[in-house]
Amino acid sequence: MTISEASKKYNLTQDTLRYYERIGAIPPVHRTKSGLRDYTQEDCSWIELVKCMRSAGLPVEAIIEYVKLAREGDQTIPQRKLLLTTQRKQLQKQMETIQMAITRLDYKISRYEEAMVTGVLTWD
Amino acid sequence: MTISEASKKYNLTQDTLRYYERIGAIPPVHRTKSGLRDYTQEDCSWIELVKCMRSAGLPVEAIIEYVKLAREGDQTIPQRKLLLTTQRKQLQKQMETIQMAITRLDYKISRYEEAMVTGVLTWD
DNA sequence: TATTGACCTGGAGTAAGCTCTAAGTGTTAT
DNA sequence: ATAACACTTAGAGCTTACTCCAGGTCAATA
Repeated sequence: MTISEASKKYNLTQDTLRYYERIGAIPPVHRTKSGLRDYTQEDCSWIELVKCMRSAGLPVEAIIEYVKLAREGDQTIPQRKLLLTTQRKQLQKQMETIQMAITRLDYKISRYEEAMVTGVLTWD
Repeated sequence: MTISEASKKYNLTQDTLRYYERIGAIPPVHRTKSGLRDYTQEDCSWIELVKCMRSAGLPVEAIIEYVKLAREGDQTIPQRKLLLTTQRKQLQKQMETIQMAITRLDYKISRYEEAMVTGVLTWD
């Protein structure tokens, strides 16, 4: 799969795909004899992983570290597990933070709804 | 309340508090005769709001717009409500994105746990 | 064979959101 | 009164994560 195909498939720009590879957020991608990127199924699953994690807000740094460990082989499994559980905890915390904000927004929105009906805006 | 007190209370640096005021993410703060910031209860509740929204990931831009509308008076209530519901939708979407990442992390973590017991790492 | 078009690299540029610095002012303690 | 200290502003600098650009290569088509 060419970079333009991969770009369309994952809705990431070609620049972003090259960037992820350059910084090590995905392992080096397979190339054709003439040096063009030729994404394999495995390359694609790395892209999908980084896309999933980035969109959730994981720092690129953490992803780079994970890829580095994964490329070092099975002896890094405990470190990888630790890394993932640490990031999982962060995401859980972030969900709670967002939930609190949503609750607060809902309260404000309901008061605005009230105000739009009654013409009275109760305490802000 | 001085800026250093407010800074401690909300665990935001003085620089950040001044920055939020400068860009309009909170309305102008009350001052002493000599020009020092003297945060009132209302100033504080604005800080709390911006902190809550920022930590959930709302763009500063949206907060600035909200503050601007709030300062324009009651006739902006419909716009404010729209702004908040729009942002609420974004947060909801972000929660779902994070939930997907967590589910994926859980799957990977469980496979690492397995591997650490059995010594076999099933497909990555 | 000349040109088009997709790709390549290295490096510079950008946007968001702070964070830091310099130079100055006002109040308080010695 | 002089030093120390907390505050002020304007503006520069930093970090993260891309995003863009210039100059070059390669394969295919007119």
